[in-house]
Amino acid sequence: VPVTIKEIAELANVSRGTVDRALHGRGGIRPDVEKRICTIAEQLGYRPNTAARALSRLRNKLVIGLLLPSIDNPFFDDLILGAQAAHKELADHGVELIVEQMHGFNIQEQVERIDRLLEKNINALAFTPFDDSQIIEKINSMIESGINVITVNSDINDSKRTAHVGVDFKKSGRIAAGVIGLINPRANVLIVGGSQKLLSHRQRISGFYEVIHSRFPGINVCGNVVSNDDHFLAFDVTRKSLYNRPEIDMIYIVGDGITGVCAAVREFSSHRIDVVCFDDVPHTKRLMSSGQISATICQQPFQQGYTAVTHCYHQFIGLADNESEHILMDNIVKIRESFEDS
Amino acid sequence: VPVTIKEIAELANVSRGTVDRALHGRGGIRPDVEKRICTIAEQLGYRPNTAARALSRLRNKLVIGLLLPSIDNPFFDDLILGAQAAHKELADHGVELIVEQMHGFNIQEQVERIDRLLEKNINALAFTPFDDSQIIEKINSMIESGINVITVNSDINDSKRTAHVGVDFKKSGRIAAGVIGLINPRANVLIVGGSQKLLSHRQRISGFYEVIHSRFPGINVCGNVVSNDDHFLAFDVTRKSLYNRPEIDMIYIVGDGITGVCAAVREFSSHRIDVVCFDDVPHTKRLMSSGQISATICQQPFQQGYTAVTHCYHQFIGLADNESEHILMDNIVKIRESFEDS
DNA sequence: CTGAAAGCGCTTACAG
DNA sequence: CTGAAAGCGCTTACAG
Repeated sequence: VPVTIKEIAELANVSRGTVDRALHGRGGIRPDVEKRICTIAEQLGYRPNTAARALSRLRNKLVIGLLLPSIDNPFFDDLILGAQAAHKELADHGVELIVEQMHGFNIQEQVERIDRLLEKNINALAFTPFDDSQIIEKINSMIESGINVITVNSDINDSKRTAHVGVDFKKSGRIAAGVIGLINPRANVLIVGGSQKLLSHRQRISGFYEVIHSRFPGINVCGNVVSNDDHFLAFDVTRKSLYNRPEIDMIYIVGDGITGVCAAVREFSSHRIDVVCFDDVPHTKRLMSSGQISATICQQPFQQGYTAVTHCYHQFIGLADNESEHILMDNIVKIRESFEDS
Repeated sequence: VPVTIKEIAELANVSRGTVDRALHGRGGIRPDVEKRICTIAEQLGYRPNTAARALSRLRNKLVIGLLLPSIDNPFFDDLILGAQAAHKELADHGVELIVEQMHGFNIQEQVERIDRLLEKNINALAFTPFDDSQIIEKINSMIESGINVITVNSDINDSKRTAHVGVDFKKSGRIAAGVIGLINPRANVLIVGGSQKLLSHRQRISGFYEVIHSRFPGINVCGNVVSNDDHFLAFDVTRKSLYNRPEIDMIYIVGDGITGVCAAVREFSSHRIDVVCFDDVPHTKRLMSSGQISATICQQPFQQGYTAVTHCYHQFIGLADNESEHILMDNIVKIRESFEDS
């Protein structure tokens, strides 16, 4: 039988209000009383009832801000859907969600967007931080003023953000290498990188090399170019590579530019070339179902959005299961048949 | 702003109790009043607050029985863990979970186990039904007496069970074929079937053939044997097949017996043989990390257990999102690197 | 620094 | 057939 605040209050000879104050460190309470109450609660293994708390919290809501560089980036569509799904489930529990979208990577703009969310009185921020000291400072000052901050999809070092929801990008790269090795352990691989500046892209490449070196000595990397996540540039560099190195029979695409790569393969290659890439935005799905992409490694964006919101809520109601601050989704390998109904 | 029972009561000029009775068809209410209330609720888009309902329900619990043929079958371990995780989250909402385990496939025993759960006053049953008319009758009689029944992992036709949580096994087979075709589009495949009696195993094979026929004309099925889900029998039939058909370079394992197949491959084959199978019980994981299995198609048992419990709860509180009665998990392709931390 | 009380929205005996 | 009231467990103004 679960313990309630009422029982603790009786045992400690205080009122329920006082127990609440002690348990949540709301202050304005004699230290010895606080200690006594906490001890009793601990001994009894007190776990606050989430339903009751939610109901009570209906009067002052938890407002979560979600800030994403999602404009013109369909990857985030599913992430937003996931966040909205979580919000829908938690609306009954007094949770509000404000989604703020921006375009691309501009530090100054990101700071401004955060300020805009702060004006709307958010109690928690989930966002995809750009790797810059200004952002770190911003995070820390929010934490100081009692606003919870978690990072989504990308993390940032040395800040006081309380948790990160994302994926292990190095593992993504390792799995990509495993898939490539399975398809052809003697592949001649062209690597089409995205942006050198993105940690996630660098990790996908280092994870790839780890596995290639340790497990697939027959694989030969015969080109390493960069698309800057641009489809036309990707087309161009792929075309040139295919011309210069006709032995290429496998392309590993690390970032965006997938349609460009596939177009170049269609037009300039005479033999079968396997393509392995990341994520499954609509464009990618189409290229999978036409057989132009052999496999894609997905990072469960829907789950990321869903988890970001629910985790903020769990932290808010003090229910975060002491899980590590790194909450990582699995990397999911998908092939053509994964997208087909049977 | 969400509508509450109180507002509906005021608009309908009745008490909150009456609104509750009308909305949940508890009877003992004048039909015209009931209709009036329901109309108002609909117009206002009333959605009951789950937190309040959960809190109130704390006094009379929802007891869910989970019955599985899980003894000596490690596949169900994760499913049970998932169910328990859901139960833990919902304990605060007045949900109780009773797990009843049995060994293998005996219809009479399954009926008895159900009766045992009924004696414990379950309000809902989630179970893996055996395909038999006795079971269908049992299900229907439970539904008649107001006990919700859903099927987990296997479904059963023509019964009144309200939902099925599982996976699309035909799609599993299609994906397996896709993986095999990716590894080697000219493979000489030995199919090691599990049990002919299990619909799931038959579907995995028919899905496989669909894709092989339509997409991989170069693949040659050169053997089709059955393990009866027994490791020793699997060892034996594999050994014989490898002896008779030395060209075999790919094995598709549909059911259990995986360790037997791999042992036979280790001992009796001189060349590389790729193995593709289903699920990731500990034995399978070990064979993956030693490279003896190339890929496995997983059906997310943890999610199945988790979803079974939460779905019973959602149905109980009338929140089941009108989702189809078929709640299917994705088939997840896993390779060696999927199981390694980076 | 602490207590008594109201309130979150829903459900359920208990009267009538 | 219907209403008034108590209760689920937690939080929070309001007094003192």
